[in-house]
Order: sequence, then structure tokens, then C-alpha cells
Amino acid sequence: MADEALSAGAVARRLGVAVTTLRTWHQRYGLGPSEHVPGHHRRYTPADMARLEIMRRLTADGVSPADAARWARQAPDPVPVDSVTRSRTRPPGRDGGGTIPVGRAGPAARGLARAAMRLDAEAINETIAHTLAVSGVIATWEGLLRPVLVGIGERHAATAGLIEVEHLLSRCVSETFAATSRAAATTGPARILLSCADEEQHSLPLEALAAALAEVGVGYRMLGARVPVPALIEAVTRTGPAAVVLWSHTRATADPAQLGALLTVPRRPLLVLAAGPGWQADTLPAGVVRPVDLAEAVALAVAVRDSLDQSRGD
Amino acid sequence: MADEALSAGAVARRLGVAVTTLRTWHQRYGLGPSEHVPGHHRRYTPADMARLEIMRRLTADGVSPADAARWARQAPDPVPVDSVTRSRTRPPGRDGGGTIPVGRAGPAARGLARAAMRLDAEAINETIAHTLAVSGVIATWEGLLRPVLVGIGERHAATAGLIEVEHLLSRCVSETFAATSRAAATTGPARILLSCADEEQHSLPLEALAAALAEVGVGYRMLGARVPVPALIEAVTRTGPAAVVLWSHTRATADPAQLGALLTVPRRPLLVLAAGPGWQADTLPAGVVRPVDLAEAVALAVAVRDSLDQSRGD
DNA sequence: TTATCGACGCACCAATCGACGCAACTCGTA
DNA sequence: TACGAGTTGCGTCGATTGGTGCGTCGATAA
Repeated sequence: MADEALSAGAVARRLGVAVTTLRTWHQRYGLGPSEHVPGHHRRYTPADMARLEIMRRLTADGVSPADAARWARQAPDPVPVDSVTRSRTRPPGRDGGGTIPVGRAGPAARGLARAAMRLDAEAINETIAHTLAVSGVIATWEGLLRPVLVGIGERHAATAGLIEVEHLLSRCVSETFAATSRAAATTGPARILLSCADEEQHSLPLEALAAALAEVGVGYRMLGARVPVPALIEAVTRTGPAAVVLWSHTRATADPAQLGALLTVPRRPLLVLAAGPGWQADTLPAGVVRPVDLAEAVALAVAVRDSLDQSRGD
Repeated sequence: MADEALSAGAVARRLGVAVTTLRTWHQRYGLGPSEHVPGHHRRYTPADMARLEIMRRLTADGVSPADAARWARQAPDPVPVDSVTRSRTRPPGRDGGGTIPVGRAGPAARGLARAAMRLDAEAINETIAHTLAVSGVIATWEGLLRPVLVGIGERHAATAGLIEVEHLLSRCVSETFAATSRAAATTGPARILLSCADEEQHSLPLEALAAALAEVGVGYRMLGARVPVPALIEAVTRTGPAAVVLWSHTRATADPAQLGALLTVPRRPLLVLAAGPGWQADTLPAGVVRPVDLAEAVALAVAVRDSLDQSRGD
């Protein structure tokens, strides 16, 4: 039988803090029972408990209590962890000819793959630009670019060829994303840091994220590929970002210690995202979030930006 | 609506300078919190922040800090966002400090170096974009970007630090060049192939060349970094470019055999350019041209394009 | 009677303070 | 070309401030 309204002592015991601390949190941070008349006992509803739970988890992760309280106070609905569905079935590409298996990614992907195969930079750019203008960054990446790049990568792994195709296409995608980022105006200071893991030289997905962030007006700092850990730490301590996204493409570059190091800097970022297929969920340090796809990464970044916009400058 | 009063650390992080520097600015230039009792912590109001913002912007433009402070100190209190004036007067900039040696590359380079040092992506982009619009790609590269990049590189080699600065600046430059390339319309088919040498992962100068080519309307194909020789040969035989530019940054990646291979493909390119400091003049195969700088590379490329235009159309 | 209330104070620690000095850059001068 | 002078960003050091959790105390709600 669930609790309808917990007393201060019960909540304190449940959270593992002193009762006085609950009172302090209430009067210092405004983090208390939603309806409470002075002089009367506090009654914590489940919604209040959820807020306090966020507070406890963030402080336990090392976030400064003031920031944690701000984050907890106006936490909208709990983060849509693991948005279900998203069935990313990969049909066996039984395409054996001179083309690229793009699965059911649609005719545009097939056209793009063909243009890439013939090293036709102009057609590549045209296709990407068109889809980008129509569908936006996220859809273009997930529905067009990633399938084609993955397809070329698989064929390249199998035949040890097509490297020039991969290079040219990557280059075109990179340029397009850069142009997209440059065209969009961002609001507010850059509070999100994008970086590849140490030795990770695959930065295209991170560029997609950058373009997607720019598209929705979120400022960011992009460090690019092959960022040594000390450099990353230095950048974090010097700029104090609200969120850090660390991309790892393969397991070889996915040293969880890098993430752990991010959590131990003086003013640690509120959110640390481990992005990319390199990371393994069970080896990630506590407090690190692992977005499943580009859309979720963007959503999280936007959430952080919004919640920090109306706080003081950390 | 944002913050009410920022701490010294928050301001420092926001501006990208060290906390000690803020204190120095306060006592040397009187550029500090309007109300501050000695011994107590500094609390920067939005008005104070606006002043510091002016200081940051001016120094990013290459103005000497003393002058910038004088200018910032007598800023009107009513916080007019930027968009004002932006008078780009530059009093004889004297400067020193922990910045990057840019020699006599001009105040813009000094400002860019400072912006890079403080990881200020916005100021970096602004400076580059402005110079690019005024002076064009070649002048921007030779007079602004290359000096600063070289300066940071040297300092990095000496101190084993600044990697994050180098990464961020490279990223910004890369994005700007990409956007430039994308904005310009090229005439005719792409008959020039740009590629890095095998294992060469330094592609920024090649991106500068790409942008410069796009600026004058010359089409190109860019393969990017780390192009294996077979992939390069494959690309050349399949697209039959009129000219190939192969970039090598260090001697380790400058195997002359790559150039030789280019000359033996069925329909060999008219012009093979060995660009970059990696190549050594005396080891180059006959028939390979070694441009001394960006301007010469562009001139050669344009010459090839023109000579092809009025010959057969092929 | 018991748990909680509001107010106050204390101990701990990170952030910051003021002062000083260093290193590196530019420029003028020889 | 070399060198001293002036500038300037920032690291370091010991002391202090402020933020934070929590214990204590008389009064009060349950």
C-alpha cells in the first residue's frame, strides 16, 4: 500500500538524511511539501518525494546542492528513459550487387548510396541538402546518412575496398553539418561540450549532434576527434559546461575511466552523456547517462539548457 | 532575467579566463564588482558582467587590455546588448601575457589567439567570419589562421598542454571553411581532387585550399584525412581529375611513392601537387609540382581549370 | 507523550581573498 | 640583432568567507 503523505521523519529515514536537513532544504532551496502551512507538520506527497529523490541522487553524484536543488525543483516529468519501441531491426542486407545495402531506409538512401559509389560529390551534396531542408537534422541522420554510412562501412569491411567512397561521403556530410551549424543562431552561452573519446577519430555522429543542437538553437563547444583525457578535463574545468557528451565509436576507445574523470572535476557537469556504440552499459560509472540515439541526446541537452537558463550562473 | 549575482568562479568560467585574472583586472583596471567590500567575496551583477563582456570582446578584437579596460569602464549602465557600433578602431595594441606568439601577424591574430586560449568558440567564429568576409580565404589563412595555429602548435609542443585549445580552434576553422565551401557556387564539374597522404590526419590546410577553391568557383572533390594509396588511386582512375593535391604535414607521411603512383594511372592527371611541409623537394618524382603556399596552389588549380575550359569539354 | 516545528549555532570544506612573483610577449633602443 | 623595459595573464600561498549538513532548544501540533 503506497503512502499518500509521508511525515518528515519517514521521508528523512527513507532518504537517509537528517530531519533537520529536510527542513533546511525546504527553507534554503524551497524544496519541500508543495502545500504546507507554517507551524504545521510537513506532509510529503509522492510528487514531493520524487523531487527529493532527484535531489538525493544528484547530490550523491557530487553535484553541488544548490544546483541539484534547482534541477530537482523544476524537474518536469521524469526523463523519458529508454523510450520504448525504437525497434531498430536490421534486415539482412541481401543486396549483393555493386550497390550498398541500406535496408529499408528509403529511396533517398539508395540514391545517396549510388551517388557516393560513383564519387559524385555534387549529387551527394544535393541529396543531403534536400533531405536536410525537408526533414531536419535528426531525421536526415537517422533515416538517410547513418544507414548509408553503415552500409558502406559494412561493405568496406567485407571487401576491403570503398575507402575512397567512405571518405568522400564523410567529407560531404561533414561539410553539410558544418554549414548547418554555422547558419543557425544560438541563444545564450555555450554550456554543452562535445568531444570524442581519447584516440577516437570517428567524429561524424558528434557533428550530427552539433548540427542538431544548432538547429534548435542550443550553443555548444565542439572539440572534435582524438581528445586526450587531460585536455578534456582541462576544457571542462575551464569552461564549466552544464553537460558533456563523450563519443566513442568502438570499444577500444571506450575507457570508462574517462567518464569517471569527468565526474571528479571541481565543478562537475550536471550531465555526462556517454554516446556511441563503444560504451557498454554495465561498465559505465554511476551518474552517466547513455542516450540510445541522436534524438534522445538532443532532448537531454535541451532539457539541461532550459533548466539552467533560469538559474544563476552556476 | 538570468542571474542576479555571479561569483568570481562563475564569471571566470563564463568569460574563459582564470579567477586570478578577474582579480587582476579589478585591482589593475578597476574593472570589478560595483559594490565590493575588501575581504569579502566578489559578487558580479549583470551590469558588471556587461562591462566584462565589453572587455572580453575588445581584447578578442586585438585591442590592448589596458585600452579595452578604459573603454569598458565607462560603459553606460543601461545594458544595451551588443549590436552597437562595433567600431573596429585599433589603438596601437601593445600586449603580452600568457598569450600565443603571433609575431607581427596583426591585432586580429592576437585577438583570435586570446579567444582560442579561453576556449571562446563564439568569439573565434566571429573573428574568423569577419576576416573571411573582408579579406577572403587566402589572406585569412595566411595572415590570421595559420600564424595562430602555428603559434599554438609550437606552444603545445613546448608545454605539452593546450591540446584542447588546438582542438577547439581547429574545429571552428574547419566548420567555417566547410560553410564557406558550401555557400559558394562552383562552375563546371569537379576536376580537382584533394586528399591527404596515407596516414596523414592533419587536413586543415587542405580544407583551407578547398574553401579557397570554392571561393573562386572551382569545383573539387575532397577525400579528407588518412587516405590509403589504393583508395587514392581508385578515386583518381574512376573520376579522372585534372589535378590532384596531396597534402602531407610531416615527413613521416610524405612517401614520394604515393606521388609516383599518381603519375602511372591510365589517364594520369595533368597536374600533381605535393602540398605541405612534409614533402622534401629533392625526393619528389619528376612532374610533381610543389606549391609554396596556399595562393600558389589556388593559382595552379585555377590555371588548370581554365586551360581545360577552352580545350575539349571532356 | 511523541514527533515535528522554527530558529540558532557549530563544524567541515570548497571557493575565494589579497599579495606576490614568474614567464612570456611587444616594443623601443642601441 | 640583441636586450632591457613595460605589460599582462595566471600560478601559488596562507588566511578568510560562505555554503552545507546537522545537532540543540523551547514551543507546538498530533
